[in-house]
Amino acid sequence: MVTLAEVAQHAGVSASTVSYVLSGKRSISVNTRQRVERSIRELGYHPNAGARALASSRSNIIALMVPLRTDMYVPVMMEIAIAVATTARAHGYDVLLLTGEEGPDAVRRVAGSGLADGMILMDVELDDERLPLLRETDRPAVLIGLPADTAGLTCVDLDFKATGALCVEHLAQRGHRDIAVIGEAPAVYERHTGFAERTLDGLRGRARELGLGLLHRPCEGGYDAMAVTLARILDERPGTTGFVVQNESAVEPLLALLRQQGRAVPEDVSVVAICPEQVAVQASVRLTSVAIPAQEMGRLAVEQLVAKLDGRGGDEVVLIAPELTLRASSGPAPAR
Amino acid sequence: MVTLAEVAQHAGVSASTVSYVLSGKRSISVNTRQRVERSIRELGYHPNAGARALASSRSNIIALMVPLRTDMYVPVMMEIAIAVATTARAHGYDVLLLTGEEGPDAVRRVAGSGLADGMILMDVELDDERLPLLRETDRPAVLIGLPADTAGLTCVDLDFKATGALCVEHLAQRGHRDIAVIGEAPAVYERHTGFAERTLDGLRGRARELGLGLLHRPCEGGYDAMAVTLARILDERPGTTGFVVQNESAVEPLLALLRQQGRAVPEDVSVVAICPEQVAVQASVRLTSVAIPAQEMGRLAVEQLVAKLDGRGGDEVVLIAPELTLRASSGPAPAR
DNA sequence: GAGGGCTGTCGAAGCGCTTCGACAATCTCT
DNA sequence: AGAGATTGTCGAAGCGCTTCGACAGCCCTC
Repeated sequence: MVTLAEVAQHAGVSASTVSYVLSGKRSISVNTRQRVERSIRELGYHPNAGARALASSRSNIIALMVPLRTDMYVPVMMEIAIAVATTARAHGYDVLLLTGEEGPDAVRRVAGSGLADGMILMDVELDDERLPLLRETDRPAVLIGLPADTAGLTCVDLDFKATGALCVEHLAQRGHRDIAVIGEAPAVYERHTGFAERTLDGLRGRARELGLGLLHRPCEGGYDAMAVTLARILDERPGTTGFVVQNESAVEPLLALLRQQGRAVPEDVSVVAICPEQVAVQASVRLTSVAIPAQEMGRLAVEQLVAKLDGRGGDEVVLIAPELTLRASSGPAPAR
Repeated sequence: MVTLAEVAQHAGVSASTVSYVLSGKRSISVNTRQRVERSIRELGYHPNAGARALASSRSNIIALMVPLRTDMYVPVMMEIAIAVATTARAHGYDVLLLTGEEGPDAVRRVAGSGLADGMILMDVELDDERLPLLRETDRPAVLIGLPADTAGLTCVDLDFKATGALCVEHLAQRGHRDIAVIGEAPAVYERHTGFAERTLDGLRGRARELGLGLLHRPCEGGYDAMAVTLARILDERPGTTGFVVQNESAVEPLLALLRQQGRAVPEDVSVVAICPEQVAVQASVRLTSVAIPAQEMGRLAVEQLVAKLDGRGGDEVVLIAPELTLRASSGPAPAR
């Protein structure tokens, strides 16, 4: 392993000079800089991460805590994770992947050991048990998702409340009066995942304001579950003509079942999805949808975190405005 | 931040003793051990990762390189990544998430800086450009996937060749004579991803042995692409009664299209999928399938790597035997 | 009961880097 | 021309840990 000292010797300067060339924290003559850079290249030098972390108490690593469960939105999670990793690299950081398995202890361990300089938490619950730990730690953190109490925290998320409202408005404008919401799996609501509840808030609030009927039903993914859920909905509210779906794995089953029952989309019923772009365009009917901007969420989270690590910027809640894209699955409500 | 020295003082022993309590590398009297452990707990001590890495030249981190692209098998990737992370933690390692973005340089950087003790590479191509670097590095590595030349490498993968053979056999046994293979996106073959080609090998080899017709067509996911592909296949080989699908995002479109054309599954045509269990059971027809054992692959990869890090075990190719699960999508070929 | 082997503990060296203060050399004013 | 500021470089200290050799005390054994 090549060390700083060897580079220094090779370039005929002192170790500290090499260090300053690397960090740019003191000015170095062009001549010296070039000599050093040349030595670095020729020797194939890579600074030792451990030594660097020890001396500077900065690891240049950020921890990303992903949920262990895979009961929802896996592609979204993956996309976020990848966006986090690439953005982090662009800022000179590496990413440590933590699963929820360890639970809150992971926060303690990572903060305590100086393994990471900061962390990004995904899949935040309204009253997340990791938050107290996060608050008492001095390590900066950014949440992807919104807990109930955001005091002292930096959060990044799609504005799910506005998303809900937007979906309702879209259907209302087209004359739909009875709307059904196919939600996430019941478990998602039971653990009070912020985004699901906030979407519901937005949906309900807007529906009330506009005087629409709104029926919300959680739904596991898959055909069987969707069949049961749909039957119940149509039984309870036969006049339903608008659907809002917030569950990737219910989208296709819903479309298939509607087709099977002879309900044409969008002639008889309209469907609006809250899902990644890709799902919307690959579905059997191209879906009018509000996209979940996974990449942007990941990127923003890292940028917020890096800002905090650099001592810039404080606690902030960054909500991304939803955008509804009109596709083939929604249209005017049928005449009654 | 609490340090080793503070723990030592609190417990009334020397720093080295605390270190030995932690590592277990020398025997310590029960009495002393307990005092030290108590101090550690009371002070909330966490060893500093950087210092540890520097002194021991072991970071207790393994790097996981995931592909940047998301043109295939995202849920599988995610599942593997999570399995890697959890298994690694069980062995005392953390996981560093690298994307393919950096390319081969990432290997150099991680190995050179001592950031990670070893690495796991996913999405291996037959002639992967990271392999030469890997071979010249002294850091142990494990591949998930199989390159063309496995000399000096440890690899873990599903036996895709056997998987292909198994699918053909299954259909042959049920009397199907003409089989079509819906493959991954063309790009996957273009970059010579090992698993796709090996599956094809297995399919073709077995089909030849059994005297069956086999038509392979790469296919982008989604309805439109699938529609085009299917039309071409049926045009070229109208007698096709068996389908093998190796592309998650083509599964549902295929089923929908067949239904739409009045071809019943499994009465008129049989479908066998190579996909994660979840996709197979959630599809609109429960699919006879060979599961991709993502969790096991992740777990095995970590275990192989840890073994190498411990100086146990050498280079090995671990192939997981495929298992075909019979579900509702395959049956006897219709009488001609 | 002297010699040899264990056990349990300690002190010190050092891992490879960052960073602070010092200082010589050079430049910029009046 | 001399004081003062600026620039570029160096040496040394120290980050918190692991690990090696040393050694005191103990238990056996012949």
